[in-house]
Parts: sequence; C-alpha cells; structure tokens
Amino acid sequence: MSSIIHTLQNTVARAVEKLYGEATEPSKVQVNNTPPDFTGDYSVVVFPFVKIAKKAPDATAVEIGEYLKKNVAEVKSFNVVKGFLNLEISDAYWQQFLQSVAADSGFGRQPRNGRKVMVEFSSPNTNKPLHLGHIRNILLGWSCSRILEAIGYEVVKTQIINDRGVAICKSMLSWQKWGAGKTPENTGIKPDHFVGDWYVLFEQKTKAEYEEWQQTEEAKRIFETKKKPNQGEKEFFKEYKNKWFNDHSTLGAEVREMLLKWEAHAPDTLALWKKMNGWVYEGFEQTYNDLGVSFDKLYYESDTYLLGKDIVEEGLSKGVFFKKDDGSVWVDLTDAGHDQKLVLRSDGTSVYITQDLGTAQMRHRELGCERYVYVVADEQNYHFQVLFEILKRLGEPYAEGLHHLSYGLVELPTGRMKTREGTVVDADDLIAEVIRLANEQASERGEIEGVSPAERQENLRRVGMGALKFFIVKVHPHKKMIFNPEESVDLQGQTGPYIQYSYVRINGLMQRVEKEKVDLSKAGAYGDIQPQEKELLVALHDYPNVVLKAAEGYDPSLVANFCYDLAKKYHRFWHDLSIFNADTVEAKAFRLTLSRSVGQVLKSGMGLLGVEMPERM
RNA sequence: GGUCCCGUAGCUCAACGGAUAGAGCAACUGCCUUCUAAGCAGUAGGUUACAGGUUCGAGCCCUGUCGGGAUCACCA
Repeated sequence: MSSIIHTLQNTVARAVEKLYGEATEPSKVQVNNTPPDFTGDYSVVVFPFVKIAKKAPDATAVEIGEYLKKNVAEVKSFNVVKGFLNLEISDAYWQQFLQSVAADSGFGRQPRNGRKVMVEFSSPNTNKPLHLGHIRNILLGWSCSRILEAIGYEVVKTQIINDRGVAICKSMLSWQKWGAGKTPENTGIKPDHFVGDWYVLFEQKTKAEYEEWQQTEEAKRIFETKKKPNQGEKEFFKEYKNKWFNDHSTLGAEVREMLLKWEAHAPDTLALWKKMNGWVYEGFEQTYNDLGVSFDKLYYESDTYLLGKDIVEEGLSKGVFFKKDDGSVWVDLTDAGHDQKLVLRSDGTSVYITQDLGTAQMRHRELGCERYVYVVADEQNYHFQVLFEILKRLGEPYAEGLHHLSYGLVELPTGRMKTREGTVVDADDLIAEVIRLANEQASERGEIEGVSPAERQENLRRVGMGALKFFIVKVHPHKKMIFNPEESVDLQGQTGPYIQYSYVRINGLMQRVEKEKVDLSKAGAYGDIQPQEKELLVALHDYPNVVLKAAEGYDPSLVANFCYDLAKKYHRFWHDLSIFNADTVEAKAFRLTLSRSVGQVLKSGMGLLGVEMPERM
C-alpha cells in the first residue's frame, strides 16, 4: 500500500493548482507529524502557498483542508491552528496499515535495485590489537552496510589490512630479538595481543636507547648546535626523536634493514612476517566474531602498496598531472580550493595517495560497483577530498559515487586516548567488560525461570553487546564522541537494553499467543484506537522513511534514535493499556497484532545497527 | 595563517527551515496482589557560544566574532 504521506502531498499539490492556479512539486509539500498537544496525526505546512493564494494562512489552510477532506477518503477531519493544517486520519487507514505491516516481515526494506556498493571499514594495522576507535569505525561500517542493503543495494564489505611497513617490522624485530621461543600458544596470550606486546616492548627499548644516547658527547654536541634559541634539552630531544631514530639509533637501523629485506622478499623475513601476521589475523578474527561482523573481500596493503604508477602515466598523458624539473609528478588543485599535491616522488616511488588512486581503480575493475564508501576517521578529510577530486579529473566512471564516511574521534572523559599513557581502551577488554556487567546486573535481579544456562549466557551476551553498540552508534558520525565506560554499560534509560527489554516484553506476549493459540483475526474489528496505540502506528509508519534517510545521509544514528523512540512509546503503551487482559477480544487481538509489529520493526531496526535481540532478560 | 568539522539542560545526546527546543543520566517525588519495575508518571534544570542578516517562521541557512578539534609532508 502506498504511504498516506504521498497521497497527502499529491493531493495538496493538486489542491493548490486547482484552487490557486499554480503548479507545485508534490515532494516539496511538507507533511509533518502533529505535535502531541494538537489534535491530528499529520500536519500540512501551508505557509509556502499563502503567497500564491493571496489569502491569510488560516483561510488558505481551511481551503486546502476542505479539499483534502473531500478528495482523500483517509482524511477523517481537519483543524487549523495558527496556519497549521492538522489532519486526522481515519481508523480504517490505520487498521489497514497495521494488517499490511503484520503480513510483511520485510517491512521497511526495499526490493533489490540491482545496484552495487562497496563499503570499506576497519582497515587495521597488524602490529597491535583493535581498540575503541576501531569499534566505532567497525560499527559504522557494518550498520551502513546493513542499511544500504535494506534499501536495495548489493553490498560488498571490505577492509584493507595494513600488513606491511615499519610498524609490523618493529614487532617482528622485537620478537626475533627478545622472544626466546615464546608463542601465543605457549604463553596463552591472545595472538594479536601477543604481537602487540612485542611492539610495545620495542618502543620501550627504543626509548631506553634514546635516553642513553642523550648522555653521549655526540648528543650534547647536536643539542648545542641545533637547538632553537631558549630551547631546553628536554624539549629539543622530544622534537629530535624521529631524526635520531633514522640517523643514530641501532634499533632504528635494524628495523630499516628488516624493511629492506622484506621489500627484497628475503625468505626468512617473509616467513617471520607471515607467521606474525597470521597470529594477528587469528586474534582479529575472534574480535570480529565477538562484534558480529564479517567481510566479503579482503585487501592487503602488501598487495596494493605498489599500485598507482600507471595511473600517474595516465594522468600525465591526460594533462591532469604535470611534471616538475626534478621529475616529481604533481596535480594542481588550486582551482578547487586545494593545494598542489604530489602524486609521485622525484625518485619515482609512490606516496600514500598514489596507492589509493591505484587501489580505487583496481577495485573498480574487480567489483564494478556504482558507489564506494570509505569509513575513515575525520583526520583524513583532506586526503579524501583530494583523492576524490583527482579521480573525478581522471574521468573515472565511478567518481560521482565516491563517499568518505567521516567520523569523529572517540575520547574518554579524561581526554584523548594516548598510547604512551596507556589510556587506549582495548576492544577485547571492553567487550569482556560489558558482558561481565550484564551478568552482574542480571544476577542482582535474580533468575528467570525456564532458561538454560547456555541460553542465559547468550541472552546476556546480547544485552552487554547491545549496550555497547547502541551507546556508540546513537551518536551522529560527524561528532566526536565522549565515551564514558560507565555509562556505556548502563542498562537503563536511553540504551540498547531499554530497547531490547521492550522487545522481550513483546516476545513474552507472543509466546503466550502461541501457547494459548490466541485468535488474532478480530483485530480489524477494533474500533476505538487509543492515543498510545496511535503514536505507535504513526512511528511504525515512519520506519521505511527513516531507513531511507539513514542511507542517504550515511547516518545510522537516525535508526538508533528511531528505535529508542519506538521502544519508549511501546513501554508507555504497555504501562497504560491492558494487552492480554484487554476488555474485548477485538482490543486484545489488535493490541497483540500491534505488539507483534512493533517487535518485528524493533528487531529489524536494531539489526541494521548490528544489535541482536535477546529472547528473555 | 588557509581550509574543514564541532559548540543545545550540570553531564551524554536528539530535534526533513515549522507550532511551547526534546530524551536519558545525575537530584528529588510517586507507582509492583494484575501481561517481566532493565518499566511508567511527575518536579526541577535553556538567552541553543556571541553579534548581525535572510523570511511568514532560524538551534538549523548567510556574514563576522569567540571557544574546541582536525588538517595543510617527496609520512602512512
């Protein structure tokens, strides 16, 4: 059935044309939910037509209202307040709507549109385990994928694994030097953490070496000759660290040597690299599993980091790029408000963006998508502006379909997470903690009858993860978010478990319906729809539109807030009205059907966010 | 300095350019003999950073100012 909103928009447009002789675009007609304090279900904003009508707002509203009442069967009545045209929709429409939702398990989803979109997210480095920042990235990528799927796209979920470079070499070298035969197996440490620990040790050893070096005559001489005026020793050496690591450090030299050996495909280095990355993937796999996410296609930086050289040639021949005297290749984006950007070094080697250009082209050849979404933190906004602009100028066919889903940093109440200060929140620790807290709080509430320990554990896992995921995904991506660990595991108020609880209530009802074989066929004969019922119907009615908007804006928080709002309305409904013990069989059937539809939409909506519903809690 | 993002209740967040800016947390008050109280209802809390402008109407759009962040490498 087609939405009443469209009917109203079309009819208002026709009314305006007929009454005032000017054509209006139906999609421009604003139809809003009527605020609670007024009578009506939907309100038409008539101000835009006042000029055309050459009449006062109220008079215009009345005229349009009368036209609607006469021409739209579903419009039961209307009233006009301060130029707002409030419409009451007939119960028959809502009845029919409810039946259609109850009969459609895919309500809110669009049919396949035959189009394909790639979503890239997570994209970790392989030298350390995943942390809270990755979790936001992963949840955004995952829910965006689900939402795009829901509006009809075929979605290819990918990640590019940054499996090469200095960082992983540090872990490799560290384990090689000091590992003494230790493995994840014989230490019992989760393999990605195991590798990360060696990285940390390497950084510690480097720091020690640096501090020792600072006492040497050479260091003192460098300080005296290179320091800025009034610069203290401490400050100077802080700034000098990178330079020192490249020019003086023995550990630095060893890492560079290892990187060179890797690039030369030295067999022992490659074997070590594969072994350690293998451990990391094993660990990641478990974390992804815990988060309930998966990928369709993996890319490895070790395969892609040399790509993009041919695109430089192409850009030069197309005149998009130009060569400087020293042989370096650039693109001039000053007319687009950006700077000149290097795309190939003077020694002919590529830079970061070269690789991304090549990867974009390669992936398009492989996947042939219409759109490509990159989920990457907002510190790379400029990079993606430049990347997309270049691809556009190169005339890539998918250039218009590129999108950077940029998201803000996750901060703790105490400020930014700092590796050096050990304030980075580890993903696995966090997951374990939320599940532990769900268990703890459930124990305080006591046992639920008839639930096996295994079921109980699974339900509590869903509750804990629901709390964590909802807490993160309810915030608009662009905003940096403050992650308060204590609040993230709250199970009351505006939280995942609050929504899950409304689902569990419904689930309990449905089990009774099943057991008692309740006849729901009389639902349609229920005549007197209550406000608590109406607000649920109106909310359900909006669901498909919310999913659509979330997809258009790459914004899962819209779905999260919708689910919360729906759950809130359901709790109110539950509290105010008797469902199973309703006065009449019609009311009982109607309310149960309504409950079932709400449960179905809650499960669907939360599913788009990657949150699973417990059966009992 | 240039560019971009953010600024809403004490705190965390909402609000297709629409009516009296809403929730949750924290505080206080009620509601379990009835379908699960992880719930419901109430009290209190606001010059939407500031100043102009656009219009029937601005938290939202424009200009400027102030605060916070990011970014502007022959790093990734």
